[in-house]
Amino acid sequence: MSKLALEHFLPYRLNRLSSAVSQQFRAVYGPHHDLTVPEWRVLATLAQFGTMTAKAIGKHSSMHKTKVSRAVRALEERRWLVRRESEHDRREESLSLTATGLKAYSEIVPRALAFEARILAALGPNAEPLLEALALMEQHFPMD
Amino acid sequence: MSKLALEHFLPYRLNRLSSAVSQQFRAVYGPHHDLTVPEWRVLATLAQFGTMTAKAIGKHSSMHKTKVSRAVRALEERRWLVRRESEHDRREESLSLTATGLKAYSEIVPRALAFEARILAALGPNAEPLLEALALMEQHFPMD
DNA sequence: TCAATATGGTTGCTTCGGTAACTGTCGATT
DNA sequence: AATCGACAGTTACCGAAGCAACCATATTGA
Repeated sequence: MSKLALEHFLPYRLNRLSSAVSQQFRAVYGPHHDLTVPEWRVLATLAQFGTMTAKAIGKHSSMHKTKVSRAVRALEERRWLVRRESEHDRREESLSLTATGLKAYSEIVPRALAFEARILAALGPNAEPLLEALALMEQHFPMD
Repeated sequence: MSKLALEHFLPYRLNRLSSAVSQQFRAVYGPHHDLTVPEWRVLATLAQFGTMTAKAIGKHSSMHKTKVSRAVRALEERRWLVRRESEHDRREESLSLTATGLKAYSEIVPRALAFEARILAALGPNAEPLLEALALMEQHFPMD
């Protein structure tokens, strides 16, 4: 009978690693701003591209529209984000960060990059192939 | 001001990949047995080690004790698992798979291994370094 | 011996996330 | 112009997961 060792099984290992990294990453912005992951993604996406719609945010950050909707509301209540009704199409809204939101973002980013750099440094020469493998798998798994 | 591209950010990419793989993996056992991930982990762990306690399962499969507790109950209701009170210590219970449970396991394993092999094959020469990097990161992130 | 503390496991509470249903608006076909 | 299907975004509902409190049993030490 075939045998399978869970601790060496790829899906399990990926899941484990991803949770651990996410959890550690929360410590990067958590203590200062207490964001959820979806809120962080919306913040990062808006900072990256400027004004855009909720739909576009969801597409870029791989989030379900309800997740986006809730994160947008949370950021709005925090006054980090404003909604503006789109002129061409009144179904969608143009979202953008406030000065406060941008400020918070600018405080988080260096810490986030440092966190990432710390991980990559720990991988040493394996970093490059890991990124390569990630890209391959991303392309191999249709994620939308 | 420093910039960060979400789609290249390591925690985001890991999370995305892990979800995609997990979701695809559900298709491996889903249609036939409709297990949840915690149930699958309990099944795999018990098949791997034979009789053991809930606590030991949780430790080996990195699951919170409530997750284990609920998965155990689900498998028990499915008659894939039986509880037996431990003799030495009546707080803990000895868990083991039934013949039905083992049979289901033996049907799933080859499909699971094939699934994993398919992924690794897609990575080609990057597979080995990926596994290496995974091991490094696992060791770098204390996960308990 | 029995009180205090620790431990295995379960459960109530709350939060989060996805599905599906809904609202309001747009565009196309008529 | 009126209707019908598509579409952006929200929300009610349900299942899943973690925290904390809890129960029963075990262990330690006075």
